[in-house]
Amino acid sequence: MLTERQLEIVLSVVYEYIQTGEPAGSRTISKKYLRGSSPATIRNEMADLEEMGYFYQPHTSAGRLPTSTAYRLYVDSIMQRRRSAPAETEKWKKEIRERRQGVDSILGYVSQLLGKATNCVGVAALSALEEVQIQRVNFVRLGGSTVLVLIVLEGGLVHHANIQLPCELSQDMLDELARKISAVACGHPWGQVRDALFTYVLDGLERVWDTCREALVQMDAILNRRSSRLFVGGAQHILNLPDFQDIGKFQTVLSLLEQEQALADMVERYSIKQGVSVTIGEEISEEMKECSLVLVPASGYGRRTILGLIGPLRMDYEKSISILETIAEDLDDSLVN
Amino acid sequence: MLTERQLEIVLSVVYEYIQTGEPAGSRTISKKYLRGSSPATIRNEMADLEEMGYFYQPHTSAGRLPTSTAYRLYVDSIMQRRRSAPAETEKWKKEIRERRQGVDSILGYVSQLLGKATNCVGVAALSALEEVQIQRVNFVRLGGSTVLVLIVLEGGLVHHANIQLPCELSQDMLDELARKISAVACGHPWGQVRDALFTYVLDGLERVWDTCREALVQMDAILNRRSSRLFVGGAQHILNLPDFQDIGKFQTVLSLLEQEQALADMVERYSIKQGVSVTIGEEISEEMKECSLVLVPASGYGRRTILGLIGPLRMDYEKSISILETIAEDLDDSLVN
DNA sequence: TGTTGGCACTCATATCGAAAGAGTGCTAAC
DNA sequence: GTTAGCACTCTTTCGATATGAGTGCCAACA
Repeated sequence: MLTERQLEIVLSVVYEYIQTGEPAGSRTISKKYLRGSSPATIRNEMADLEEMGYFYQPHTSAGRLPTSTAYRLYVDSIMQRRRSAPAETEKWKKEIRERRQGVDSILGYVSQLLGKATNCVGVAALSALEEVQIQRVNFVRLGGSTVLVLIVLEGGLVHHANIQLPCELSQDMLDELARKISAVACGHPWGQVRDALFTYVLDGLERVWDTCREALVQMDAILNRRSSRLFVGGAQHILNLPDFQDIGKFQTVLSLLEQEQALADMVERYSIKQGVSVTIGEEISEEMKECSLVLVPASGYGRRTILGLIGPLRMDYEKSISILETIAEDLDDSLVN
Repeated sequence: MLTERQLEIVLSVVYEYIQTGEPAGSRTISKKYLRGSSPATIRNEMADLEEMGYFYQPHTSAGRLPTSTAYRLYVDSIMQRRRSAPAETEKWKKEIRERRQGVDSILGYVSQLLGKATNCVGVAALSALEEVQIQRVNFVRLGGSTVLVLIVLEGGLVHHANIQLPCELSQDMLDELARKISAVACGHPWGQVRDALFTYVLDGLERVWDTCREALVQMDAILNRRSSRLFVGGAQHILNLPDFQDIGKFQTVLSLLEQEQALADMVERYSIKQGVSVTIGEEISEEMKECSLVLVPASGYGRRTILGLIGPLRMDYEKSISILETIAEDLDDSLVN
């Protein structure tokens, strides 16, 4: 559909805009990218491409800005290239590996690192936790009928929440219940043993059957509610970018960042099984039309880790992608130990 | 030192500036607050007060702005008044009480609520956790010599972190160790049993003495490192304020918010045993000279909860304080259940 | 002695017009 | 199909000017 030259022009305009932050004019493109064609030729092409939806002009006498269609073309084109990661990645990997305090600590740190390295907002998410094996279940009586449920997933991720039971159980009873549940559940993901638990565990618990059942129901709620866990870091860095000098834009992003569930859903929705996914502007949602989302599944935690960046449309996609890929590949060791 | 009228002028200027965000001129003060004195008189007084360090002028032909000395005077004066809380507090209290998922969830929610209600950044902190009774200790073997330590404090606050032991212990051994530690520690705060643990628990563990000792050392590190826990919420709201339209100022605050430890230290340092404390601008630190910090210890969690607000110098102190006081008083029930 | 009205002065802000500059669209020639 | 040339548009910048808020000070007044 696009001629070779048109394609080149689109890519050049996107590239130029990413580099400079200024609308790209025909003269610049001719001089820096397509030396063979004169500005006038470029102008003609640009007018066509604008009609085709690749560019727009902030005002008549300005250069062209890429639309999300153009970004899409650009991103698709660089996805085919192999990139080399910046030199600092080795240092970062080392720093990550030295974090020994557990999954939360590592992913929190990684999200901050990603943010800092790219001037975007770094995101690290664990998803599909219902597919991760359960390692341990504990109930701790907090007083009255309130019970703290502790669930440790393989790899050391800890879920916990308070639940209310219909009647009080002693700590011994709770331990007994936890033991029964553990016997069935440990070594399996919740998704797999969920139904079995409801059917079998409750044997021999006639007297407190209702209460134990309620405990299971609430456990299920916990594990479904928190079927993902999210870490966000480095939000302050996007303020370094000229794109977010406008307070309004930033506020949109910031309020999204505080809605953990919405963010987790977004990450889950746009990540793909393998490799980097880039979602651009309107492709995400109306509110996020000024932002892009770059996601990559990481090798850590049984491939249920997703790393990502939220940044401006004109983020440096090549750099972002290469950093994400490099860190993502490396995460496994750190998360298992 | 200050005459009655001078005091009135200082308070009026602060009040006027808080309300309008504009420098207050002599004419305005005369008309709105001191009808008995002419602008000229006010001007004379203002010149004196400027010399005394209560005011400054952004430029010669502007009105006066309060210095932090003036804010201090203002805040001290309103601290003596009884305030009535806004009508919405009842609704908020109810919402808080309905949160049943545990301490973390409640405090996270409270911090967001505080932020939203005041257009400041809401903070909720648990401090001095070494003084809270330990309710349960568990070790979970994660593989290799990595062990997950789970510590439940009274009220259901969960601490957890991975530790590395010098040699591998079986899960049974770990359970045994946890039982021994629990026997001594449960029902007491860590600060009290810390030394006893090192001395007595290790009896009969000759063969793995080193390893168990290391476990204790690392537990100690965990409990000291996390002797406070912090929840921050509603950061986006301060962008509604004209004071933070300037990106630079906001970035300072935002980067502080991402440094959990620094923030926790700050909260701990400036809160007082009882009642509201207000720390203003330079009184906090050089970087925070554009902000005020309002803190109040809450009744929840054995008086180890601190609620707070971080906002601009010209925040509505009366409203902030009244909201903080009201919510703080009410927290107990929610945190215990 | 403290208070007040008057007035000159300062300085930020708003407004206007002119000039500069970037970039386009179109046309005519190659 | 490509290019040079040119008129045109629109933003941005700059300086000059006017406006207005607010001060500082002085002289008069109670």
